[in-house]
Amino acid sequence: MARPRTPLLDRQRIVDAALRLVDEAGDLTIPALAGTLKVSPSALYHHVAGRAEIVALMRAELVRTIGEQSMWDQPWDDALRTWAHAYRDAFAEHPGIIRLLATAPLAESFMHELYERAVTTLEGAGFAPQDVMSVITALESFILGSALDLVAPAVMVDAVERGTTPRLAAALEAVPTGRHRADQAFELGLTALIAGYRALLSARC
Amino acid sequence: MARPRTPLLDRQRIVDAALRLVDEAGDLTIPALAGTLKVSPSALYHHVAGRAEIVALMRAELVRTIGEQSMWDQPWDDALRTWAHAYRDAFAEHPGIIRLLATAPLAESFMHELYERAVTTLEGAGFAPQDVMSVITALESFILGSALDLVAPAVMVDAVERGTTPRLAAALEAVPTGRHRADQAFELGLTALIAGYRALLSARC
DNA sequence: GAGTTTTATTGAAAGTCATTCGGTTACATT
DNA sequence: AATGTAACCGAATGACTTTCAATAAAACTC
Repeated sequence: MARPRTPLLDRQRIVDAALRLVDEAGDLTIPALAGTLKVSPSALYHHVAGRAEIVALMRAELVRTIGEQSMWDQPWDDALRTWAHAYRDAFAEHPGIIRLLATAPLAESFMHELYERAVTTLEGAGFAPQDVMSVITALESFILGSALDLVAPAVMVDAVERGTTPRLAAALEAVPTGRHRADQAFELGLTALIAGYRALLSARC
Repeated sequence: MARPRTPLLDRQRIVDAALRLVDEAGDLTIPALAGTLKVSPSALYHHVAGRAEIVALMRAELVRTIGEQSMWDQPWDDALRTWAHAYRDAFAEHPGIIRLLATAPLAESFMHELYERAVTTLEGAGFAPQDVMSVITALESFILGSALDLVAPAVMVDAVERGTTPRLAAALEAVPTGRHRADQAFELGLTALIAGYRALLSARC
């Protein structure tokens, strides 16, 4: 006990373990995290300010993996589409994290580069300067909302009664179950949103 | 103490107080809720199963106010637009509730009627049966994501450095601050999404 | 290389929370 | 009037986040 010969912790190891824990357990508690790291809970506080900072680090880690992809050379619509997919795929890989991030702001300093490239691409495409941030924000809102939809258990489907809501029941039968359902809605919405952006662009010319 | 001459609590009073508390305090704790009701925390458990049920009741209350509006007689695009606005306005009136609801599924039994009317309207408009639920889901995702954006503090704006990310800095200056920023993004995204839906519709004809 | 400072850990403790349960009194039923 | 039930309180439990003094190893200084 006391100081170990070789450090047991650093920020990276904490974030990695936190991501693994959230993937497996579905939520993040300090005792559980300390447990997987074979360390006492209080030891974590020498490396991070608290639980909130761990969540922030997890988001940074996630965003880093998204930002690594090079997509901003493509035409703006392909770029946005690729970005949205990368974004949502990152969430889909760590489903447990979505509800953690939903309760905190998305935008932080490490995202600035990402935004910079998006702004550049969109301005280059001809979007009005006062619209560019709205275009990005609306797309992000759709992505985050879709990520939440991804983890929302589809309680509805079996609970729907044919007697009272026949058309809803029929519509639900035309839809795949599980993960595929959310994927399909995401795909349709993304296509529609970008088509709408395209219309916005040509209207302004 | 012990049993009062006239009951202090019922489910409606609990929900009302919970909504008020979340609006003012920003979050929901049983001790605080009991405090505003001048009751001991344990008394609440005679009327609701637990904190989760209180949240569910709050959602039901919110959805009820949305569902009261009659919007499904309009053309489908106007109907969707009205719905989206009513939905988001309800969230905007109780900002604190958004993060509470974001961590739980939106769809519950009391929403079935709402969905039934939406499905009817969209099928009547000519949307393909297998697309109808995706259209609704994608719109809901956008609304919920936008609601989260509404409560997300816009930390970014002042933290952006002109040196490293000049275009982002410029784009942010073209954008209003505070509530208006989120409103503008929501409006643009909603318009784009519905325009995209319209394109989807004419392509299928 | 000896002495001092810094660093990474532990364990105990404080302060919240949600929830449960037994006890107490008022109301309702018969 | 007696019995049962309903609505509250208080205490207690167990989980959580966070703080802090104590400890021992490592790193630095001369």
